[in-house]
This record gives sequence, structure tokens and C-alpha cells, in this order.
Amino acid sequence: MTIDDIARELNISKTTVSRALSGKGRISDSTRQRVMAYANDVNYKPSAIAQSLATSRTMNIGFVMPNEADIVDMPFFQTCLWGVTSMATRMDYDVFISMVSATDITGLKRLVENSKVDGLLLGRTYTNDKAIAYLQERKLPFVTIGSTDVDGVVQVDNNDRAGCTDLTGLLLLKGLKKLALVGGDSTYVVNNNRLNGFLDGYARAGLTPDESLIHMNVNGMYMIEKTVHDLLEKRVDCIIGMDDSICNSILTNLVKMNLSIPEDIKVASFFNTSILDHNKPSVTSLKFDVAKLGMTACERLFDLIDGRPVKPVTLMNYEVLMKESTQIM
Amino acid sequence: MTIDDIARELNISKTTVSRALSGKGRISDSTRQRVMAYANDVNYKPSAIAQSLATSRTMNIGFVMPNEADIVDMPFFQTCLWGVTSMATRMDYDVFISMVSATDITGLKRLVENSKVDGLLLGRTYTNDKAIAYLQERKLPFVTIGSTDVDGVVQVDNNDRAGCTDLTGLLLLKGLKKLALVGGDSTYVVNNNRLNGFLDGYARAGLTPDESLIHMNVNGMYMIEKTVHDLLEKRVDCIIGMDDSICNSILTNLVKMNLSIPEDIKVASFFNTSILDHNKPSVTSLKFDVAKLGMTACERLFDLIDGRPVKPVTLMNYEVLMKESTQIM
DNA sequence: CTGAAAGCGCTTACAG
DNA sequence: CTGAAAGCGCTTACAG
Repeated sequence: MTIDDIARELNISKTTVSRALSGKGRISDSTRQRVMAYANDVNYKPSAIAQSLATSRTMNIGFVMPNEADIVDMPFFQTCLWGVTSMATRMDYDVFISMVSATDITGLKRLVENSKVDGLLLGRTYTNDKAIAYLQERKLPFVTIGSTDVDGVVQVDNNDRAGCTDLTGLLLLKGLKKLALVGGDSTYVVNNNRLNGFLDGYARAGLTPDESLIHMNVNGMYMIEKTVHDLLEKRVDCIIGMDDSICNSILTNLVKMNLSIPEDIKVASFFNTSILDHNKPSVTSLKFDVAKLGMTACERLFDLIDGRPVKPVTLMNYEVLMKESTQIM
Repeated sequence: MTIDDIARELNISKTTVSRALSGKGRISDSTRQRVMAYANDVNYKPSAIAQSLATSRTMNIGFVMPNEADIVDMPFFQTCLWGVTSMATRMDYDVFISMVSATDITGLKRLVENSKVDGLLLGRTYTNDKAIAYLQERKLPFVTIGSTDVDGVVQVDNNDRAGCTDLTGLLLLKGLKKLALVGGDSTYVVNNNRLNGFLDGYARAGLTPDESLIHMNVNGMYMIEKTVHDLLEKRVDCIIGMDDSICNSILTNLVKMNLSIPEDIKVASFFNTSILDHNKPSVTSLKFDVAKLGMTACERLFDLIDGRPVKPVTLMNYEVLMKESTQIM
């Protein structure tokens, strides 16, 4: 069933059919009604391919996902992707998925070189980001989910830094002075932001953090275990996990050592997912709306694609959830 | 840069250019070389859209992912998707993502009605699967990842049943007679297969399982905790978690109760991911190659799309990993 | 071995 | 308000 078939059946030109369906150009109300009704009757769906060729718009976007994402990030990407697809659907777009790593962006290149997308969403940013460099050179619209220093990049991110500043400040205010921070890979922009937020929190309180209590690049069970032991020896008041996975490992280790939270030691997290939500005791953390993050990034991308003015940097709000794990007894 | 530009530049017809590039139809070696060289020089990439319109093949497939997937399934889908995209890329296909739920398949319908894909991969099967029904009616090629009873559906799945039979058999052989099974949602085909494998294991050993030790539809921390308590009162020898997440929760509960594994009680899992790999003690489990599962499903789909004969049911192999958690002391 | 021409299913100036 | 025609960038019988 094509536009030609409809035109023939209704004894009008396909130009008219096209106009009736698209709503562009002058057309009498009566013919439009006729066309719409008939199209609806026969359940006509225009060929997206033919439309693409004629208009050079694909109505597709690509979501670029890091291949090396471990289990930590999965809830994030899954939820984010959900936000993206639901917004895309609303705008009549479909979404391609492309998996890349920090070093290998061939998957992304395929999508671009085959001209299958009108724009891209980068799910993670790297320091020295190859995907960003490539897309800037190709002049294809794209939005990053996550921050970057690169000039002229439209970016949407959780306001990690401000959130971490606030949470750190609140903990200090409670009288917890010896705060320890355990973080992952410091080449991720997000981890740096969180670290800076932590430092800002101290600065704002007029205090100086003990550098020896800040552990970055802590990966894997064994390293976390060792770090936790170190910190306990130093008699810290509270251990902050930079993300929910690290925090979860910290909790596991403390439980194994028969320590009670918050009686023996306090725990908090700079990121929150369902892992932590169901913990006993409940864990103090920062909470972000990741689905909304995805939707917002998607909106920015459509602004870019359609040539509307677009806000270069968007930082998403957060909630500070003060829970049992940091309660002063 | 189009095929016309090349034709003009080289003083040949675009028919010839097309033939040289595609490798179809007779063409002299010399002209082919010339065309190839020039195309390479100017970094010519054919328009995928134009090709689609001319051949009515999109070179796209869709990966349909359940929206309601919780954190349990994420490593599975992520890894599976990786397998799919890498195989798809190898065959020059790109992959759309579509999120559906058991009750809402509008995302899938969009993709199909816009004719944006040559075929679909269903990431999960349901009893009474709406997506399967829809795709069968539309006569679009598709392959399910996961089993289904529906006639004529090409499916690829882990051989959960055989694996569970083997693992159950091995545990019984070790003299662990009172095996408890804790499983999730029994409307998922996969969970039924695992349950049946468990029953088969007993049958093959000439034994009868104690039905009161089989708990299905156990969801959430609280329910698992309660179930574990019940089972301990019944003095079971070993608790089997039907998947890695349930098993992980079981472990957490046992640790909280100060029980030692395997001294006080044995634990095993019918599915394995990195969560369990890093556990101490190491956990006896079934191990599947999920990336390969995705790749295989993708291959079947291409067979279907290209009209090659295709094996209707493929069951993927597994390994039984006997680890510390079931060691007889 | 090569080319002219029609066709894939739309959109959109241009003319009326 | 409506239509004839050209065009988007390819592929593929058909003819030579």
C-alpha cells in the first residue's frame, strides 16, 4: 500500500495525498478528510525509508553505550536508555544502539558512515574522548550524557559535584569530621566531579580533608576489602562510597567483620540505585532521576537536530537522602 | 559524493559503478579496479537509505528488551546485546533497540510498522507472548532468545533444563539429599525450565524431591529472608538459588546469621554471573556463555532473513562449576 | 562487458 | 486549492 495506491483510489494526485497526510501546504479540508479517512481505513503507513531518501532525515538517533560497562553501571544505562527510548518514541524517532569502548569506536563510525542516524547520544564521556572528536569532525549533532571540557559540546549531566558538596557538608555538620572517600576509576569524568564535590564540601565548611583518607582507583573486591581495613585502622567516622556498587562492597565487608552500622561506623554513598534502597540499615545517599536524565538529553538532541537554540550545559537536580546509616546514636 | 559523481568522474555509467562496488553482475577486472580505487580515494560510502529503497532491505535488525528487567537480568541483557551487536556488525547490520513489557509492545510495533528492520530478536519470552503473536501475524522474521511453546518459532536458549538436571544430580551424588530450591517468577519460561531440570535430576537419581523445599515466586529481600529461615528450620543440606541474584541474597542472609558455608550449609546457583564469581567462598553454579547466545540468535535470524534453512531450536551448552560452597567437609 | 532506463515510495518547488 | 514533474541515491532487468 503506497501513496500511489491511495491517489489512484481517490482519483487525486499523489502530491495531494502527500500533503493531506503530512499537513504541509494548502489543502481543502474536505479532501484532507477523505484522504485521512481512507488511509486510516486501509491502515496505510508511509515508508520511512522513502521519506528518509526524500527528506534526508532518518528519524533515527543512536545511543552509544560503553562496552566495558560493568555491573555497576548497568542499572544506570538501562534506566537512561529507557528514558531515551520513551522520549524518542514520543517524537517519532527510533533508536539505534552502538557499543563502543574508550579506544574502539568503530561501532559508532558504522552508524554515522551509513548515514543511518540524524544525531547521537553519548552515554558516557571520557577524558580525551574519541567519540566526541570524531563527531565534531563529522559535524553530526550529538549530546553527551556526562560532562566534558571539550568546547561547544552540548551536555547533560547529573549535578554530581553540587550533590557531593551538599552531602559532604551535611555529614560534617553532623560532627562526622573524619570522612573517608572510596572511589573508582579516576579517568571517568564523573568520578572526578564527585571527588571535587567532596573537596568543596570541606572547603565550604572551612575544614581541610585528610588526603590519606581519599582512595581513588579502587577496583575489585580485594582492593576494596584492603581499603576498608586501612580506613578502619585509621578510625574514620564515616566511609563514603563514590557509587552504589562500591558502597555495596563496603557494606558487605563491614558486615563480614561483624561491625554494626551506624553504631560502629557510618556509611554513605554518592550515588543511589535499587541495590542500596533495599539495604538494612537504609543508606544515606544522593539520588538522581536517571530516566529523566535520558529524556532531557534526548530533548536537547532534538533541539540540535531541528536547529533550535539549545542550552549547552544542563545539570540535573538531585535529592539528598539522609538515612539510618549515618545516624548519630 | 554519490554513485553519479563517481560515474561522471570516471566516464562510465552508474550501472557499472554500482556493479563494481557491489560485486554483482559481469564486469571487467580493470574497470572494477579503477572504480574501487577511486571510491576508496574519495572515501565513498553508499547511502544505506537509497540502497534500502532500491532493494527493500534495511540492513537493520531490532533487539527487543524487556522494560521491566530488574537488576538481576541486566548483566544478561547487556552481555547478550554485546553478542548481538558484534555479530550484526560482522554481517553489516545495525541494531535498533526497542523496549517492551509483557503487556505493552507499542515500541516493537513502531519499528515494524515503520519498516525499519528486516527482522527482530526477542530478548525474553513470556508465557502467552504478545510480541510473538504480533510478529507471526505480520510474517516478519524473528528469533527468540529464550524458549517458547508456540509453533514454528525459531528459538535459541541456554539449555537450562539439562544443566539443572546435571547439577542437581551431582549434588545428590555427593550425598546432599535434602536440596532446597528458591526461585523467582514462575511465569517466566526460563524459571519453569530450571524447575523441571531440578525435578529431572531427582528422577534420574531415582529419588523423590520434598515438595515443601521448593519455593517459587520468591521476590524481594524480605521474602527471601523468610524463605531462608524456613528452610534452615527444616534442616536442608543445600539451598539452590534459581539465579545469581537470588543466590546472592541467600548468601547475604546466611552470612548475617553467622552461618559458615559450606560447613553449616551448602549453597549453589542455577545461573552464574560476575556477582557470584567473586564471592568467598566460591559458589557452585551453572555457567552459560551469554555473549555466544546472543551471537547465535543473531546468526539464526540472518538465516531466516536470507531464506536459508534454519534450525528451529538451538540449545546452548553449559559448564557445571563445582566450587567451595558445596564442598563436603 | 557496458549502458539507458525504469523503478523503489516518498517530497517539494513550480506552475496553474 | 491541486497536479505534473523532478529529484532523493541507489539497483536491476533488458538490450546490445
